[in-house]
Amino acid sequence: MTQSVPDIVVRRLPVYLQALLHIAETGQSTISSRELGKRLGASPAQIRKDLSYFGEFGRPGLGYDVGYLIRTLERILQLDQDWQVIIVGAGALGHALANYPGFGANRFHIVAVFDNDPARIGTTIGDLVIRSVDQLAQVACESRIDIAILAVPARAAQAVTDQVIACNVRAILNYAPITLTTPPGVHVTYIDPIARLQTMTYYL
Amino acid sequence: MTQSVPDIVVRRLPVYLQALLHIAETGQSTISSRELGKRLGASPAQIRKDLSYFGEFGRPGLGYDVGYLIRTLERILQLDQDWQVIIVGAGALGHALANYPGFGANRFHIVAVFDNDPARIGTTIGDLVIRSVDQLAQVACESRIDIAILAVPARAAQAVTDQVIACNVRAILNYAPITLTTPPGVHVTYIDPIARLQTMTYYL
DNA sequence: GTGTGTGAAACTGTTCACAGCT
DNA sequence: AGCTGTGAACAGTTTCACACAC
Repeated sequence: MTQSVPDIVVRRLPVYLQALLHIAETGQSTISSRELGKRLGASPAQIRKDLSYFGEFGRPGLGYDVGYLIRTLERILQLDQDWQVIIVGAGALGHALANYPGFGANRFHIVAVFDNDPARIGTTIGDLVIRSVDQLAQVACESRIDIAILAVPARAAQAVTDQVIACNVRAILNYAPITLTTPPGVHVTYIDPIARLQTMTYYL
Repeated sequence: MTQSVPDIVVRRLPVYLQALLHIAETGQSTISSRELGKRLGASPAQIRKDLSYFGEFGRPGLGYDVGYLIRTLERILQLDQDWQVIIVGAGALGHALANYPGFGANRFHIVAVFDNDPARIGTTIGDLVIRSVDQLAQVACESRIDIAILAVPARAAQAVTDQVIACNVRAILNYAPITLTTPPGVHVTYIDPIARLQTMTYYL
């Protein structure tokens, strides 16, 4: 049953979940691996195999119950609990992220935003007051922060990383175009549109 | 030599390039696969193998010439030419993208921004006037557009995709949290921070 | 009939280890 | 000595194909 799930499988589960939520909105209550795969551009076998790492959730002859599979995926991914998130960097990207309703809709709560620009410190984004990065250690260490989102320039990213790790943050979503050095046990995910475009140009 | 390069190798090349540009700034003129790998958290063998798909660029006993490798990677990825990019969706994310200097710094030129909100149409972002999506077909089909960046809500993403594909756009960077259906030959890359966070929570 | 779950097979990607070059 | 380039070995991932369940 559950034994060393490949990371690539875990990365696909949120995509399955997203599609299932759309399907649930249409009122469809059951879906086969073939139908879900067609929608996602994946093979039916891959979907069945991926899910089989976690248990048996389907009904032969019928497929998967959409609602049950949604709840199951949410439980597997630990999305049935709240997560505390901070954003470091309140430029255009930091603002867009802080205003993005998708986080709150998925139980990711932005609890603080930091910047080092005196002109921005003290201003607000919605309910949030932008704080000085000098306060990062105090604020973040005192409350349990699960995830840090880095929306700072590349030159500042490693220093911020070291600070949030010192505050026991073990997951970082990094928008700065630089590879971070982190100790084992810290999960870093990179989002870099330039790198993505540079991959696509290879094929054009 | 060059024969069916794995996609995953192509995805790593921009990361190598990014690191090499930082290294070049420090004045270092030569780097070994071991040193580059350490910086990126990759094995030396992987870097040598990846590069070997495209030719022989290193000097045994010395390593790689930083400047030469930069120019080589830029040529491989076709980054030695300009690319025309449009942004569809001028909300907070669309604004942040349109203002991001990283595109222009890498020869990706934002040539038009579209939205369907009358309150936004006609307003400007820097030099760019936000146009109606109704004009997308005219504007985009008349000039050669290489890449479309989608910063629209999920419910609008497929319709926009169909439109830009009709205008011969063959590369799409999609920020909407939905899997797009596209004909063969169209390259779609997804950026979805929620999906990334949902993967990290699995491990926390 | 349809459709899941899964071992086996096929395929893809990574690491090893060493010949050969500087 | 140090380091690349690469076939071979190894590890990981996907697909196949079929027993079994509805």
